[in-house]
Amino acid sequence: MTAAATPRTILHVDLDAFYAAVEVREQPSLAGRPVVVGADPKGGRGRGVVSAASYEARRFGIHSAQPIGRAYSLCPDAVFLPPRMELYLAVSQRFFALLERFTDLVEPLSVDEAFLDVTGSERLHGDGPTIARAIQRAVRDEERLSVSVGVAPCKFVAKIASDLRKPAGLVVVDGAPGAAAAFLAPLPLERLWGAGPKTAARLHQLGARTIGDVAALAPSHLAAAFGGDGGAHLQALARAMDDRPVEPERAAKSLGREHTFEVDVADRDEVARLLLALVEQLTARLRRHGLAGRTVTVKLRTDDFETVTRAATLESAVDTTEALLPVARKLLSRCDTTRRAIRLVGVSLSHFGAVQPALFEEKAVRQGRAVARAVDELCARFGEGVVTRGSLLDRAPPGPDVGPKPRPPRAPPERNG
DNA sequence: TCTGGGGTCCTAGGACCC
DNA sequence: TCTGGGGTCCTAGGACCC
Repeated sequence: MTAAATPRTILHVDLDAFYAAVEVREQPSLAGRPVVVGADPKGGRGRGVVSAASYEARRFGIHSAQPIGRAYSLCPDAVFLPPRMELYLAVSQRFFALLERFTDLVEPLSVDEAFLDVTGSERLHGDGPTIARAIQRAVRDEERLSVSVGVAPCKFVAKIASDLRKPAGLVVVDGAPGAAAAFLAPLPLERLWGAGPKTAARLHQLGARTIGDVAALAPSHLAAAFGGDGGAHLQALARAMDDRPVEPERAAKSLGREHTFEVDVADRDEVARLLLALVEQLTARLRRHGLAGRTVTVKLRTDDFETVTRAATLESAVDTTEALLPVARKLLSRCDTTRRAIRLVGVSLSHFGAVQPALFEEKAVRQGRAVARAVDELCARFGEGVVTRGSLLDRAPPGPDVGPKPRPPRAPPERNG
């Protein structure tokens, strides 16, 4: 990774406490109160995590990805709300439409954050900081939400900058040579993108504490700890050398559904029933996005939190329950988890490509696609859940299947073939 | 205080082909 | 006959991000 040949102006835009902020906006009486969006705390015994916490809730030590029981014990009086994904996704889509007024080069990172390359729009809209302030103003006026922005010569530095003065922060890093590296140097290395707990611990063992320390480490030491590529990548980021382009059209590479039982389950039939429900939801989503895939992966997590996956790659891409389920069932039987209770079941599909022409398909698979089309049509007309397989009726389906993401998977990818 | 659900990317080893 | 190196595809697991 080398420095970009031409100077760029990259923005990282990040909605503050997104889900919680939307809930407060919808229910003004919540303003000023600690608001936690996530799993049902169930008086402290709930299973699941915090999805978003308002800044008032954060003062109690509550943060996203925290077990919900922990959040409850930190602040039992907080307002605990279940996520309303359809609502957030609608807001998210307007947010991205707003960003696209400033440049075509908008790369969504999730529902609530994006990279923008505004290098080419500065003549029209003003320089980076001017555009950043205009975005903050527009999001505040039109959506009544607050947003933090980082302006920098590359993606990674912009991302760090936007995070530094939340909420409603604006941090600008000069594009002059060396300025970005100097900006990063004093920050704790935990802020490096890709340096989670394991990587941070190993960097500490090498004597590093700050990003500047990582930038100065002997490449041979880094390579010994992380491999040649991994070490070089870390050090390049630490030196603010990041020429990755802003990519608006990144095609999805996999699609999956998973669910954690309320209580761990030893009954294999119950595991199999959940697998069927997940496969149904997954294939419906695949067809909605016009995707079909060749590699099926089944995932089990046991009560001791060990995760086991089994995968199989088919000759041709599939998108129906009839084609996918037998494979998923076989993979499930190959998961060596006997005598342990199951906590989570998941299924995903990757290796996207075109569905093979029906010429040589088995009759059952052809019929399966016809049934699927009919079901899809009914769901589109009358809403999700109007048609359900008989074998699914004896149990509640896991969670709502959320609709399309702001970055919906596009046509089958061709990258790397 | 036990740890969701959606993803991406990387690594290592084995099979297989040239 | 033996050795071997490179490339690609696949699987399983793991780290990480929001």
